[in-house]
Amino acid sequence: MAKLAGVAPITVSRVLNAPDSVAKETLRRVRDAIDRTGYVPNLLAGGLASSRSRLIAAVVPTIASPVFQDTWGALTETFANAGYQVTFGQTGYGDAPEDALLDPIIARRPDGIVLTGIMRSPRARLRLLAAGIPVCETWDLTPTPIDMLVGFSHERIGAAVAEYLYAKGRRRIAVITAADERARRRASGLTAAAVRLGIATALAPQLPTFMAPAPGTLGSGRKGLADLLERHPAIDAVFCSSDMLALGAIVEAQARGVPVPDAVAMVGYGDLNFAADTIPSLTTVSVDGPAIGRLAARLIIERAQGRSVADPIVDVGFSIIQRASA
Amino acid sequence: MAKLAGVAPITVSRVLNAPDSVAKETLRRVRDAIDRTGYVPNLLAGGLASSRSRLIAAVVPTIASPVFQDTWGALTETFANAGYQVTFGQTGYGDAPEDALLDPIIARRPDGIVLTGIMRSPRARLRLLAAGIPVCETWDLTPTPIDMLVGFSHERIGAAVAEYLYAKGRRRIAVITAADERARRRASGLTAAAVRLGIATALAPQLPTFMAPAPGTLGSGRKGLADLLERHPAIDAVFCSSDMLALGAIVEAQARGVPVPDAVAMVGYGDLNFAADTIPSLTTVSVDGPAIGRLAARLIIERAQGRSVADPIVDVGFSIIQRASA
DNA sequence: ATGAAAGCGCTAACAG
DNA sequence: CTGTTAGCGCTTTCAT
Repeated sequence: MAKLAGVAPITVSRVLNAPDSVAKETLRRVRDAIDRTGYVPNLLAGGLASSRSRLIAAVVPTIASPVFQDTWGALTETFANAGYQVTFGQTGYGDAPEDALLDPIIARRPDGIVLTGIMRSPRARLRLLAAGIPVCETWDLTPTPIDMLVGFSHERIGAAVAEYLYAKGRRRIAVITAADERARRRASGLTAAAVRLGIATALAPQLPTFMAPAPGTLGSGRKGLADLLERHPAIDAVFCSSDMLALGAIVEAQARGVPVPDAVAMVGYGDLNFAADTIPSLTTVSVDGPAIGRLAARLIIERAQGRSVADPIVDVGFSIIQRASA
Repeated sequence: MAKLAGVAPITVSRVLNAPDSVAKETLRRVRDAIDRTGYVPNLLAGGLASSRSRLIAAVVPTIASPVFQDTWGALTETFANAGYQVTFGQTGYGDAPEDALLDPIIARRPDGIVLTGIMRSPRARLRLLAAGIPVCETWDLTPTPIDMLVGFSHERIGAAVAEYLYAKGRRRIAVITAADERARRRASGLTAAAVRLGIATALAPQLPTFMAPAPGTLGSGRKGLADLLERHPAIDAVFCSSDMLALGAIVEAQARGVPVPDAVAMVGYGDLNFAADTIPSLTTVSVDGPAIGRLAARLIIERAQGRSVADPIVDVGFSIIQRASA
């Protein structure tokens, strides 16, 4: 390649990575040769030499979860604009296996790592710290992140939903939740607030709950509502840990002739693209997914370029989108 | 690392990549040192030296599409078991931009590339061929793949649905389709079969059709059915290009008091995890997603290990899952 | 503005 | 079974 254009390899490198430092005429000649040969630089070699792989590793439960779609989309785009590629590693919804993914990730020497949720395993935290790679945890909140953090409080979401339903006059709130850790914390946030509001007692604070396997499905939502109505016929509201579960609960309510929201109010989580179009339309908790992706990317880019990050913990909050179901 | 264990670097390499060729005692010593130091090999260097990056690039429309979830899951797992990592590049649902993704992908020198759909751009085909990387196209069929192929015929799906509905006595079939290329071909397969069956004329073969933006949503499905019923009140069946659209159509039918399937039969595509639990449950086209992922991975692994592939074109077919909606 | 030399951390190839 | 040597294709550093 270099010889074809009659220049030294380093000049080709400059054309690709710092075109401003190359004379116009040389630039033209080299680019010409690149086009003619279809030359594509070897990033393995480049990364090895420069210690900058231009690779970002994102660790996610499932790549297919619609809840995270906007976040990973914005993340990928923001990084792409800055010259980074994002790769996704899946952990599944189990409770620990992010550990196992870590070594293969570190082995590629990414310039940044984005985690879904906060990393609990101390072993993993150490390894990450030792690797010296900028890390951004997301979709959750903790005062002690490994490095940086962009997220929101699941407990506060639960509390906000409890207060919302309380304000609407609901007193017998139930929960349908998927068995993943963050969903469970939304549920316990709701429970705690229910105690505070006096609609559950501190002694027996367990609200009627149906636990479904993660990820939540329409079928689980149906089963959940069926089970709750059987065991607790008097419930007047259900907080579902995802919109899909809530849709299932609505379907089941309809099948049983239980009017929503008149008899039972439904609140979902995620504000997925179907939430506005169900019948009744779905009241749900919305999180600014794109903002999380964008901010996480920006923090890591700052750090990767050697600049220091002013505020490494960002709480993006959430909002309750009021629609017809509650 | 090597010096810490008192061996040559190549011995460490062997412990990691070919432990059988190392004496037990040496193995122990080296592994010990690895554990103590938390050493993680540099795959950039390894890949550069060996010309095997152990990286697989998968090019997908959106990582979040539930239709592909099982496929990418099985793909990732099969590759992981063989020591490869999979990275995903997103193209969006536009009609050409896979080209742009290709160079960054080739730059990382993956050991294999998995494509969603078949690659149409001749420029891109050439580039891929020139790169000499095993390529597997998926989720579609063509007699002339770039290299290898695991998929099925979208035209035949359309035809099969037409025949299915015809056999059930439906004669006025309509279509709600997302504006993506493969969905449109399912629709035209249905149209062609409708002509053959005599329920559309060759002169005016256009069945009543509603085109929605990709990806299809519940809201689009509602709008689609509303529009179709307005323009063609006599339709007695609708083929939707995805289960989400079909669910939307069911919701809209219900809102209008149109009984499904008595007045209008609905057929979806994808057999997503909610299809069995809707009311009525959804008749849909099912594709063996995991098989596609597994097979694509196996083909590429064969090729990457220098073995030749006996049959590089695999048609996994599809089936119509009969449920209550049709 | 361009180049020469050295080296990133690993593995192929060949010894021994 | 283990080591030596060379080199993968770039970029860093220092010259010019």
